[in-house]
Amino acid sequence: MRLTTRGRYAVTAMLDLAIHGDSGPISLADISDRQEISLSYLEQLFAKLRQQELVSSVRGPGGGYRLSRCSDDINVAEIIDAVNESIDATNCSGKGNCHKGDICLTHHLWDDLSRQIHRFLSGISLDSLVHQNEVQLVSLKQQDQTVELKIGFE
Amino acid sequence: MRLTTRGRYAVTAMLDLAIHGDSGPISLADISDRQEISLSYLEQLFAKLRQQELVSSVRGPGGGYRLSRCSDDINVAEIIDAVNESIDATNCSGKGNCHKGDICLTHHLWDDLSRQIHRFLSGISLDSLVHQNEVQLVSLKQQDQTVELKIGFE
DNA sequence: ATTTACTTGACTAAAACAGTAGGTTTTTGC
DNA sequence: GCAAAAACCTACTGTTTTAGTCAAGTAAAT
Repeated sequence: MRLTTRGRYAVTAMLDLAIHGDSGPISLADISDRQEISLSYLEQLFAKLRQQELVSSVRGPGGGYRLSRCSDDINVAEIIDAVNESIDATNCSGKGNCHKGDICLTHHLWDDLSRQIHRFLSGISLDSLVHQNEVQLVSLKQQDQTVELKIGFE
Repeated sequence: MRLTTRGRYAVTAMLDLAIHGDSGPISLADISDRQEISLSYLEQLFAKLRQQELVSSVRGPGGGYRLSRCSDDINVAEIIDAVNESIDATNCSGKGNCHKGDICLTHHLWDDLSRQIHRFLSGISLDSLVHQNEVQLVSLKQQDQTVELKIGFE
């Protein structure tokens, strides 16, 4: 099992979409600026998110990405799954052949842990993340910083 | 965050100790045979487990390792910690400086997840693992296989 | 004294991660 | 029609981690 920058980036980017996506598609360049994630890397992640039909794309100028479904119908577990980060903690991918074709001493432990994590993450929707007070504050700060940045460059 | 073979090996080996360690120290060679873990790799893991005082060693013929504490006083979380597998899911190691010195949009999500995992794993003692029915069965099977193996070699 | 077993450190192949680079298509507005 | 903006695609790269090997030691018990 691993949970690294990739899964975190994917969830952060999807959350950015959920927050700013009301008025039309959002370009990856915008997300890249706001969340400080490399544009090329975002492109790779969104290719997978699109394959899993979590987002849909609009090409051409003014284009970008939008959520395929309502933000309260997308949970964190499926986002992490989509970018190929397994949240399975067993060695045998749950197959139960971890020790000489049979289960190993600790199989049930990792199996239980995987279930716990999955239950936790699949219970959290993008929408619920948006409505956390803290996130709203952080999001506001990020907008302020963007404004300051633009003024700074002018 | 990562949870890989290393952490699983460490817990499995410690569980093997808890099961077979009643009648004196257990050599790593025995654990290596029973659990099919490379001896040299076990040596590295046990160096760390000893540093964290989870096991103590007895040198010389008939020597090996034993648990430093009672098996109901050792939990899975500290074993995984001991072999350097962090169960922190945040990008900032919990510091909260993940986005331009402030917290990122998803900081609380990963922080909560980390807490959940830690609570789960620290609530499970070696002793409770030993007393799971399944583990006892698996353990018995492993002993049978060892016997068969020895007979096969004779 | 010798055997057994733990200790330590250097080294390695393979994989994954995070990111880079460069190109192609599609669409829009002028 | 053209230029720009954006998605889309593919290949490459440096770094880190993993899992493991190898070899030379040290300590203790019989």
